[in-house]
Amino acid sequence: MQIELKELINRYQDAMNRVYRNVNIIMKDKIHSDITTDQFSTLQYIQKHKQCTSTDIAHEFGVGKSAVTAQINRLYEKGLIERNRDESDRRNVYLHVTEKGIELVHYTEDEVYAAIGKNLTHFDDEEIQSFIRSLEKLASVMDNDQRGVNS
Amino acid sequence: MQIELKELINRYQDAMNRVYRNVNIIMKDKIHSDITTDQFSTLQYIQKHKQCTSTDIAHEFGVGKSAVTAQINRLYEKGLIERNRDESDRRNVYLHVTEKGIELVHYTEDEVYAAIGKNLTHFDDEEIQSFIRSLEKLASVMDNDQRGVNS
DNA sequence: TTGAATAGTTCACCTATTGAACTATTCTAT
DNA sequence: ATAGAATAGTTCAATAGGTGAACTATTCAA
Repeated sequence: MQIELKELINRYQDAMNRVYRNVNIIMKDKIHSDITTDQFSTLQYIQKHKQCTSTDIAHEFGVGKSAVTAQINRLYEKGLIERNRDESDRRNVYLHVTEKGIELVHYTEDEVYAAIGKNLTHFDDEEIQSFIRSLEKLASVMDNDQRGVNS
Repeated sequence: MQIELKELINRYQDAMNRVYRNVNIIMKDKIHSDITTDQFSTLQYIQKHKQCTSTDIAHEFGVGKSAVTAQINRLYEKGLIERNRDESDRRNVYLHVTEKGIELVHYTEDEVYAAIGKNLTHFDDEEIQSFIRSLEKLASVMDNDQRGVNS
């Protein structure tokens, strides 16, 4: 039982690394403006979550607040996001993507999704659905487990 | 069709990020000596691939050779790996893990696998098997696709 | 109204990565 | 046999990304 588990996790880890590396290669290839894949991921998150804060991003990506400040500064200097201080609670700074940033996200998403989509033509609909369902279940189980540890 | 694809990839991306973040949290928690998760991943790769070279590692992780040199130096300074120059082709430097390194990898793997294994108890055998098979298929498809692009 | 909590920034320091220039070695084609 | 292409690895300067502690500003709570 233990040996089988180790074997399964090894296979999982191998395959996951290969997928992760390939997605990264695709993204590096498609993001042609002067931003990194990390910066794009942050920008994409801000675009998907209106009125989000630095603390939200720190939680989402599992990094400290000071790392987010630095990341946000880089995006700000490139004119891709703006900061809005909340006037009813002046501690909060809400982030939003500028027009320039929205264009960049949409354009890049189209390119990346097309490239990944090409890979998915090898799968039938049912296989994709059940794969993603399992992945989402795994994510939920892990999220709950971590929340349990920290509380 | 296009809209469904985008929706699927969004779900995939969300779930993947959550899993990735949680695995990272588990690893940070279990790797208690003074090494990072990146360093552990490299060490684990060297341990699994006897006589591997810097170039192998660069390909595996999708980074430049100079990044690997730096990484290897950090592991070397901690006494976890050693370098062996190939006497029949003196361009090659084979890497191997020291006793200290092997102990570290085994100990940490046990801890990490136990933590991840706990999450997998929510899945039945068939679901895990088919999930990993799909993941491996996706990895293969992507590997072939990339190889096609570069050739 | 004082002290705790929260949100964000700054700072010093470290890790990770890039890309170009470099050394050393081996292969290959004439 | 040898000139030059190819390969393996390193060094270096620059940048991105990360930590953790100390800090400012603001709001909450007893």
